[in-house]
Amino acid sequence: MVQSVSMLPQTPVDSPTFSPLYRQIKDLILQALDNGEWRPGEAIPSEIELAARFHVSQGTVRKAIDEMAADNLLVRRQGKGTYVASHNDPRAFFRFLRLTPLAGGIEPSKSVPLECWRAKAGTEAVRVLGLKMGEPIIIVRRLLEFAEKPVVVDEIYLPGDVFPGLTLDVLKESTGSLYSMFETKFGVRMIRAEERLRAVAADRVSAELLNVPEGSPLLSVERISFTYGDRPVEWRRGLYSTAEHCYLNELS
Amino acid sequence: MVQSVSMLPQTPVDSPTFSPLYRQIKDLILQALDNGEWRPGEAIPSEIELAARFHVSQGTVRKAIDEMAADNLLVRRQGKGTYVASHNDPRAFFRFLRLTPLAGGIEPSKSVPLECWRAKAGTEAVRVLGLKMGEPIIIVRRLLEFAEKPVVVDEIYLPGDVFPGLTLDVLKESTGSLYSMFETKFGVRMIRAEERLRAVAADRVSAELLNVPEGSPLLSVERISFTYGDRPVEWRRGLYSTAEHCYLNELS
DNA sequence: GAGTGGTCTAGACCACTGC
DNA sequence: CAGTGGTCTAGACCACTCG
Repeated sequence: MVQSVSMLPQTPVDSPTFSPLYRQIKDLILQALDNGEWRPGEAIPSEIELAARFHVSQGTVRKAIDEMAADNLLVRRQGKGTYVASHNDPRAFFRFLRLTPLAGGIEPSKSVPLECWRAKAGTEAVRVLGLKMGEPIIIVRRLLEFAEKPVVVDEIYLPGDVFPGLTLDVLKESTGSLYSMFETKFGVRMIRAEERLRAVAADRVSAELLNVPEGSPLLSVERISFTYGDRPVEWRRGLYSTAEHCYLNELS
Repeated sequence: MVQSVSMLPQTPVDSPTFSPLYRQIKDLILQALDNGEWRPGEAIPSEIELAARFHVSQGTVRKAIDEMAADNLLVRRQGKGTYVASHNDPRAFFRFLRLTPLAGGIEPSKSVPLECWRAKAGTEAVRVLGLKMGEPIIIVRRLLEFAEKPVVVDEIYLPGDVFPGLTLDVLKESTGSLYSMFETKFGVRMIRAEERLRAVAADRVSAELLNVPEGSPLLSVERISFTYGDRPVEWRRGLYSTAEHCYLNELS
């Protein structure tokens, strides 16, 4: 078998950069995902079908899918098929939220939208979200409650073009996680994020919302989230009250 | 080929819990690593040799090694061999230290040991390090500097039995990372850690050491580190000054 | 050139799911 | 039962490293 799939209709390119076949297959599947060929939660074709489609062996497709499953892009289910990972999946709810009660256990959480307005991208949004100056952005402020108590205040910046029709009402109506809603209502799937953590003193407004004294230490979490193709589509800054919760991180 | 390697000298057990062959091989290799059959930085036998040793195909050994490489336990080097991962490897230096300058770039860092004394395990050490009440522990206090400026104060708790002969002098003499030294001098390799982050107010002592006002917000990072077999061998609490640095985390 | 890991294939069989 | 992913094997060839 040739070291290139350039003869396939999907990639008529004769790339000068060589990569193993399974990686080319991975890119093709990735592209199909990006194009929305299969929606989150749906099954993708079986390994045998994909092998036929791309004219490679099942083993090669398998290796491509293995990597994508490791990247949390796909989910394998033995005996059933391979599915597009979704934030609607209960197991993915806390994938991006590392907050956990100090006293162990699991607490019911709730997102409380406070405000939602539109603005024009300033230098910050331009830099982080890769927009052009003055492009429309949406700003959301919301509270995250654990066990009925406020623990996080978030300020979320979104590219307006990507989330048309997002309003406070839409936010209030939606249940489940924000990313789950983004996926269902706007077809935007977050697959990766970078977080920058610092300790800061609570300003007056945040202190009131979180029910802590002004000036008390809060965990500041800035997050940039990316969709397919490493395109940034969300910037958010959260202030976490770590009186009764902590940010849990696994290093390996 | 049979679904069990129970006939091998290494595992004369006829376990009732079934696991795929490659996972049994993985466990055997893990066990060999734990036993110190190959030291960090050394090459392990080639895939073909291991296949012969365990009476399985090269592909099965490959899959076991693949997983261990993904776990950062082994490092593959094409054309050379597979090596036991080591904290002496420059690429691993910052594996457990997520601190990075706000202004980007890389700064030279230095560990400054302050104190080192012995004590008996209290309830905390017993719980976290799995010791028995009163067993010897070692406590280290040290400062971490970036670009000649203090950024982190650490208090580190170690099981005394595991680090015999660890003194302030030993700490002062050693260059490189602490984990690198643990590996070289005590044969203890950290392979995984859990961190719990919170925001706290600077106490007087820490504030002085970090050169910040008392009461200013600091990032508190509690870490439990594990060696082979998920045995906890270090508990540390660090206070990070996040005035000019932040804790960077990748979510995926 | 010999030895290593890396890729790709083809085929057999197992384990799980759901009709 | 058919169809899916999961495991294991054997063999061919490639890419890289080093003497």
